[in-house]
Amino acid sequence: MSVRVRFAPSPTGYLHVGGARTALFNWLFAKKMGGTFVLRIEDTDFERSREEMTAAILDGMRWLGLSWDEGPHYQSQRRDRHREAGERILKSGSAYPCFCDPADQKKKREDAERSGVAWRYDRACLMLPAEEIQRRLSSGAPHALRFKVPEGTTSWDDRVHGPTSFANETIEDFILLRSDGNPTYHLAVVSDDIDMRITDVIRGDDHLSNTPKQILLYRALGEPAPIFAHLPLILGPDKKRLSKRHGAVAVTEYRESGYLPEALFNFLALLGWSPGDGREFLTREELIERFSFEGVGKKGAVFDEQKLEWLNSQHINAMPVAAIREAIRADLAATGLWDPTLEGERRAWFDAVLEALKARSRRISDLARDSAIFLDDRFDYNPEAVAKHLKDPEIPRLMTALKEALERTERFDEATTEEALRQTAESLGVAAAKLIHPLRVALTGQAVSPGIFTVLVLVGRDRALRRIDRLVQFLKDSRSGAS
RNA sequence: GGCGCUAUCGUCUAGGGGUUAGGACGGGUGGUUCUCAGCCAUCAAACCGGGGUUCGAAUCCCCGUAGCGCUACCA
Repeated sequence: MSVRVRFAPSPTGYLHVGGARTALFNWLFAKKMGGTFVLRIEDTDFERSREEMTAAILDGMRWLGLSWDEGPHYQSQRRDRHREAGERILKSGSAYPCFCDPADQKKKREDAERSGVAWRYDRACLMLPAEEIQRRLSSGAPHALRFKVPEGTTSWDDRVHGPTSFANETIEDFILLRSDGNPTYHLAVVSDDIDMRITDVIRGDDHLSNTPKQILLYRALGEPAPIFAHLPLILGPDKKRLSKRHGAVAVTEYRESGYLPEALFNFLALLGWSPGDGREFLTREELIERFSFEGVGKKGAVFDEQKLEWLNSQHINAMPVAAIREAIRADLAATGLWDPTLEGERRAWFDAVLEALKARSRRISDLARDSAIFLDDRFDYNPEAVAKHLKDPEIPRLMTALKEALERTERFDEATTEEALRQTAESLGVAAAKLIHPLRVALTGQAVSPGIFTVLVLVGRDRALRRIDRLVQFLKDSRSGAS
């Protein structure tokens, strides 16, 4: 039988890293097994579900490349099937109507909790005589449908945790259908998973204690239970489950912060899973090829953004410049620096700029920022760079000499410009660094940049000379202004 | 409170009876060099505690402890 898995988020929030990781493992397993990945939106909580959240979740999944083969199905549209399932359980004798007042139940529960006693539903309505039930039913008394948890033990062989079991006496008779006729989570999930022929349920550890309830429902419905795999949770730096406070932000925020989807994908796959051979940088294809539940750990894993950033830098480096160009286009457009010629007649030049920048970039946003000085002459001089490298009163004279030398070179490539600079330094009787540092400020406004001759060539002779002039002028102005 | 899950460097992890307990991120130091990044080299850094079993336990078992999760007519 071919594998069918599903990701079933509820649209009460964005797709955060926890959800994304669950989706990702489902996706990997489906790909690995040549199975089907079903997407189901669990929007039965009409109080909290919001339509725009569904859109946001789909957006997040698309960005990460978590394509689904089927759906999205909407759970809210399947109420009739859920009710039918509930009726079937009732008919089979595994459920009973409960007339207890919810407010009343809640109070009892709270009282019990306050006095430190475990509370479980007391089965008051299970004890009701048949004729009393009939009487109440025909009088139209509001009632919910409760599952009658059988005696015994419920166990399963979890793909991650191995044999796991729960004593049924620790499970209370939970509600299947609310008094308004709407299904609760467990019924809806099991009913849907049966209808959608899900073979493997891969979800977070937080569902571990829900599993026996659901297995009991499969049994009551006379259906075989799927195989379960419970993934360890992703934790915040405080080792608690991710919250809005830290990390549980929309995955698309990582896009906004300059992360590549393949880097986040790679990172998330490594959170709680290891290929076992020590490799960390893995492409989607390599991940599919290597994925197996053998390598899935049981321990919650702390989300370490520094490692994500490192992986991002690795992916940036492995990326062809053409792809990088695509990736930074939006950022450049946002600052008005994007120009169609960058992928037209100036493409080769711009790709060389990106090539020079990519090894030193950890985020896509770094590339956009650092390429600005190649695209626009109107940059400011960084005050720290000025203070560090432009103090010497000799600099205007040195720069003027350098400019003259650079004007005269026959060609303008890295080798000739370097030779020109070093010869100039020698004839002036100063160290090459005396020219290099001010030149860097002249060309970039910064104290740090790629290799100076690389920058020089990429900026080009004309603009480089103008930038040197501008620096000399700047120094003149600031000196006369100061005195 | 009850039930459950988990436990190797700060973090992600490998290893599953005999290892100098390995790798990666991050940190330190040094090298390359025009700066930064990168790259290379190098250092520090861990088997939760206690009992068993065993010639031998980080590894298997038990008991603690701690952390986390679940405990709704939420999902």
